Amino acid sequence: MMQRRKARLVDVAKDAGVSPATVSRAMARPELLSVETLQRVHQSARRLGYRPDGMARALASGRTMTVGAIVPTLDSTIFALVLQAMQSTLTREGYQLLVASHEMNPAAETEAIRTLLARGVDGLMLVGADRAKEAAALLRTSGVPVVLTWCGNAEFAAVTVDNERAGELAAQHLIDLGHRHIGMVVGHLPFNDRQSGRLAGARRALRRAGLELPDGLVSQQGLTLAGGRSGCAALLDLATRPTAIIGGIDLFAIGCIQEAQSRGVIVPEGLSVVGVDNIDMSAHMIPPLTTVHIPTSQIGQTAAMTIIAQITGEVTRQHVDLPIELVVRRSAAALTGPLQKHHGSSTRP
Amino acid sequence: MMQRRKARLVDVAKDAGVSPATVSRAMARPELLSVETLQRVHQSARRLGYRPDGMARALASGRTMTVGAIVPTLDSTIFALVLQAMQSTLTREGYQLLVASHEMNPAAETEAIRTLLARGVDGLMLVGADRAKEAAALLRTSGVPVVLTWCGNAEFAAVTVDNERAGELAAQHLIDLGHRHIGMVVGHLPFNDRQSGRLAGARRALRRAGLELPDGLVSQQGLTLAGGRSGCAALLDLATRPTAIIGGIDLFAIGCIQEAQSRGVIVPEGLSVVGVDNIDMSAHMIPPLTTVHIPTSQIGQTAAMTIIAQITGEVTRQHVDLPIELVVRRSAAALTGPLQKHHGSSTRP
DNA sequence: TTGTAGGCGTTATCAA
DNA sequence: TTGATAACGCCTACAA
Repeated sequence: MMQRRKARLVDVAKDAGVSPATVSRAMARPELLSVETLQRVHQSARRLGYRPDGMARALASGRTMTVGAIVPTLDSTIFALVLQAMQSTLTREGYQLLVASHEMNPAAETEAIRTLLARGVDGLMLVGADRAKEAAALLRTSGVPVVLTWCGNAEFAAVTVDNERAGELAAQHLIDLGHRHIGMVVGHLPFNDRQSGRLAGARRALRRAGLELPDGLVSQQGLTLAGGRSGCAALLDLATRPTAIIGGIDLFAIGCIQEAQSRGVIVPEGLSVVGVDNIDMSAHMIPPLTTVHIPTSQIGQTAAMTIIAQITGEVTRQHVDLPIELVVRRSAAALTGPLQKHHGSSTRP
Repeated sequence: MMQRRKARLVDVAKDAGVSPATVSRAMARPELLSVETLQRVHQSARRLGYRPDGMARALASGRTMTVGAIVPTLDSTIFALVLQAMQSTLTREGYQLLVASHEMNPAAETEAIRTLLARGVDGLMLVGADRAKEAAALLRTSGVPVVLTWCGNAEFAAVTVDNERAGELAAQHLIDLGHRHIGMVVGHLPFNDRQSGRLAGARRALRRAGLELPDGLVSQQGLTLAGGRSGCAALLDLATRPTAIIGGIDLFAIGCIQEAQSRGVIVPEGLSVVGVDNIDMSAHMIPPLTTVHIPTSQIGQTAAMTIIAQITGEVTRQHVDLPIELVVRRSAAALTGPLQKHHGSSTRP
């Protein structure tokens, strides 16, 4: 019995003695058919091993049941986690995830947007609000639902987090501990509004306390552990080195702890470190990392739900801002020793 | 100037005064056209803002320029890295990456395969060779190029790594250092041939040395840092605790180091630890982790290239096995102290 | 080198 | 509740 390469809709229709339209309905909206025909169709379908063709379905319906996600890089705990969360939420609703990364290159991101749009994604998730003008134009004219994450703007739906406040919380914590000379390791600022925001927030807190965070105390690094280490190294090699360092991401903060320890500098006694993200590793560091918790999985989950809501027309341009909070652990401590004396430690026994 | 919602092939053809076929060729095989017509077509295309419709193209050509990848989870340095490598290789060749994860659930993997196949992926990357019978049948009959990673079998193309040897290298290193009582933290064994292989390899090395790795010294854990810690905790709480622990993945080994340190056990003096993977974090641990290097990115890159080669019909069922090697750092040391005395330490001054 | 025309497998709009 | 039939937008022999 040499059957046709692949059973099609018409084959099932013929076999079941109904019209193609009926078979189509049987698959998509079974409630419109009589129980009897429905059964007959299902039987034929099963017997012929029928599998609807996604491409044909996409062409005819205009929907691909696919959502695109373009992240800076897949090689990052943060983005991997957000994609994982999106993926599981989307799967539950019958959607698939198409991923692309741009490695911090705006042109590559624009190209990825163009490609995914051409592939007919039903929705698109992007990181941040800072991108090429052309990219924004593409999105606008395409009309596909878009959701921005971490940072947003008025033009699109967004699932955000207050990055400035994150930087502020980290800095304020150190200020409260008596630190007056604080450094920061951040990612490369251009085309990264998340890192820019965190830096701005830290500066705000310092300024409010009458302090400052000069460029000399800010080290821009690639978003890797090695970046964190070399950022820390640069700061510790300064003539008057900071007593505390903020990592723009936890990975930086962890790198700082490691660099300090490998130099024999004890954390937090010799150097306080605070991060932003609260990745899994942070809680397990020795000492455990004090950090600002960013609800990464929730961003992914909410982004997925927001996109689906837009696709199904339930809402448009929804904005949701997720709460963040400082998680105090043991990598930052009150300033002690010589420096502290200038700030009143002598007034306490 | 209210133009049609979306420029189509025929619109460009009309505008350029050529046939649709010519426009199609201009996009896909420009070398077949005269320079003159080619320019005219490109001009019209640009002016109308023409973007080929991926779905229509897929339906007509039978190709989607999309490769699927189904991994256990996205939330893992390892799989994120492999996907990143695949993604960049595929992008370079004009393909996109469709990802899915199954969270260690065979049924979910089967479902993902079914879905991606229905979506018309041109190729499929899978992790390991251990899966539901039904899944294998789906793959076989679908006829789409498949590439297995880490572990392979004779039925499909594969990019592998010798997991048994990895376990063997780790164990042998500890044996060479004088350890006689070795424990291991591994992932849940069912449906995970990578972990099973590493455990089997470790056992092989021990057996060869006249030692053994009883089930009581093997702790199965979820593939997280916390898993590594609790696995280590379980092993350290044993009546006669091991002097060394092998982590089935680096994350476990790192968790072991952290758990040991948090109990005041010095690594490597009080406990030697060896991992398998060589993730980024490992080199930065204090002490840096001795581990077996698995060329993760290369697996991804090679898998992508293997799939493309199969799609373009260059080869079939290619098998490539990537080399691995022990990276000696400082988390494992020669056995000293009381236990060592039974094995001849007293013969040296 | 270019044009003609018949699919590709569904969905969706009307009728019946 | 079901059926006919025209899209959907492009590809690709085959013909010219």
